[in-house]
Amino acid sequence: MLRMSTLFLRTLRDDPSDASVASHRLLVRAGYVRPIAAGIFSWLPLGVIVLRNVERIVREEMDRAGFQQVHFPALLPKDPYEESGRWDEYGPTLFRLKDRKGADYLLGPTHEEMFTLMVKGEYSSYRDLPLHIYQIQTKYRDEARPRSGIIRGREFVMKDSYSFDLDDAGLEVSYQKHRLAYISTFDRLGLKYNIVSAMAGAMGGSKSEEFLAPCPTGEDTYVLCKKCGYAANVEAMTTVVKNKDLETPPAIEVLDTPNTPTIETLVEVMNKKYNANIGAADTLKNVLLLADGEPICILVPGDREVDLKRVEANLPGVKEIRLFEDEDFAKRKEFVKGYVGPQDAKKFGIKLYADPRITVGSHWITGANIKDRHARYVTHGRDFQVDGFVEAAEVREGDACPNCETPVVIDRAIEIGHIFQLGRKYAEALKLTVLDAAGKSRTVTMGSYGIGVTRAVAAIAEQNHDEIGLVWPKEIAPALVHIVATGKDERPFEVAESIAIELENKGITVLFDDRKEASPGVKFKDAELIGNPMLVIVGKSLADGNVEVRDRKSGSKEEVPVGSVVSQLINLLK
RNA sequence: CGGGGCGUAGCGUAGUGGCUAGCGCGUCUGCUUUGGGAGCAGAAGACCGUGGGUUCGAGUCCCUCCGCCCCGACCA
Repeated sequence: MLRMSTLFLRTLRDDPSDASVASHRLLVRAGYVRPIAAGIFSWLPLGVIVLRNVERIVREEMDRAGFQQVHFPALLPKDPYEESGRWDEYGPTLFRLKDRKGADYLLGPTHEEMFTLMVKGEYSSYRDLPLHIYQIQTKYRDEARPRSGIIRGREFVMKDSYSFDLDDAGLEVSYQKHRLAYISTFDRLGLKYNIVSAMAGAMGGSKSEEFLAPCPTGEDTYVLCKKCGYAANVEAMTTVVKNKDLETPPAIEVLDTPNTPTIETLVEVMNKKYNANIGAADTLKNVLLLADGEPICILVPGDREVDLKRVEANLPGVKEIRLFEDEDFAKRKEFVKGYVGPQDAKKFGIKLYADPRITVGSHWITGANIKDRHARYVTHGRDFQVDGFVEAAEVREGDACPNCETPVVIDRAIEIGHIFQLGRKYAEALKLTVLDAAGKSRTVTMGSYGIGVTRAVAAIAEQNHDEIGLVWPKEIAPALVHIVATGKDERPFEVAESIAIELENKGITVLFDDRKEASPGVKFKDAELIGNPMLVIVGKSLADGNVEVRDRKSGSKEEVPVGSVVSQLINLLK
């Protein structure tokens, strides 16, 4: 039993000034956590209980699925990460340190290497597979910008698991097993979430899904169709293409369009000078990018921006892209900033990638590759050919759902879990092979699955609070029942204590506010702030042999005879 | 890393270049009070983030660095 009189806890009357999101604000105010440095927190007793509860549920569900727990150090030598290439790839996000001898170490940001090497060290036959192992470990990432309190810290607890299979079919089975285990985990955690496809299937690449907990302070945006349930990461959203311009357009016509470096000015001049009656959507925007140093051109309708994240996610094999800058234009004089068009791409030796909306046969008003001039009737397939289609244009609320064409909504969420088919990247780099039935050496294929444990605490807090405090789901709360004794006499305290003891004997956890010196108001405020599911008040109505039972979430109150309160609570908490 | 904001007691804050840095909450002592963050009296608690400068005089003005928060870039 937790007792407020001795609990190491100090609640704050005011919101901490540097906390803006609800979970951060309330977890600090209610005394669950304390900030130590940017993105680094200490956990106080109540916080530890909540964190352990989340951990326990995650562990129970992993174990139930037959996965086995292991534990790696957080402090790791450089070698495995050098071998996998991530010592260099990870960049400044990796916390690096040296020991007294000057040898390089790191604080693990994620443990693919260690899992791979551990399996390599123990297993060598296909008959040992499939294998699923997991750990719950503190991870370290020197984020460029930690934010939103617990949601994105530099130190955080994560459950990460890995599956090892001989072939793709096995990997798919392992993936589905994990997917089901995640569904039961997040259901038990009391989280609302959507399972969102995280990579465009059409473009190949590994299968990957994210578990997103919707909430306004989330930092991930995703697309949701309220009719058919389609949900996708913005990067993975696919475009429904409508054919336009079915009739054959006239030949290209080059027009004088002085001072029209932007779509907006172009539309204005076209309409005023040429009575064109067009909108931004009738123009073609040509955005020059450097993809791993090579210039490419992305075509999107003029009314849409290019979403660089979508381009990057959908251009296979490209590691880094960035926009052309003034100095790049200076080097390549053939590209006239503000007047770029696709019709000379071959001549310029540049690759074209078109958003799917730029259908073959469609014609556009676009740059003439000459300053102050634009061209119209520039037709895809006749006047230019593209090297490929790529999902490039920004996704907007109201765009058509790829399944049912209903307008989609765009929502924000916290990524609480991620499952994906890793493939052979690490197995290859670290040479994890087994002998198959024919005695031939085969590289193992892996799946990687993560749950942000500390982040889940924050997400639960985000989804379960009101103006006055936290409202924990049953399995997460520090205690199921919060008992407040009021009044000056001994009797309410004695009655409250006996109720508490009886509840604990029945397996119901209790936080008993047994403070004599605190006023009733203080106790009520603290109870609401801390947010246990049920509140029992022993005081005034004791004269009639009653106590008050309140539901934190609904706010409903009920007078219950002392004798039946325990059985009533057991009922309510079922 | 770019842009913005902010560093004054445990928390929230006030402080035209001029006395001993003020207030609320919390903490401690005593009395009083017990169904909505009680009342009275008293007390402790501050290197005003750091270093430098301007000035007769700096919490206040200037510069450096550090830290924190927000937006963006970034983020298995």
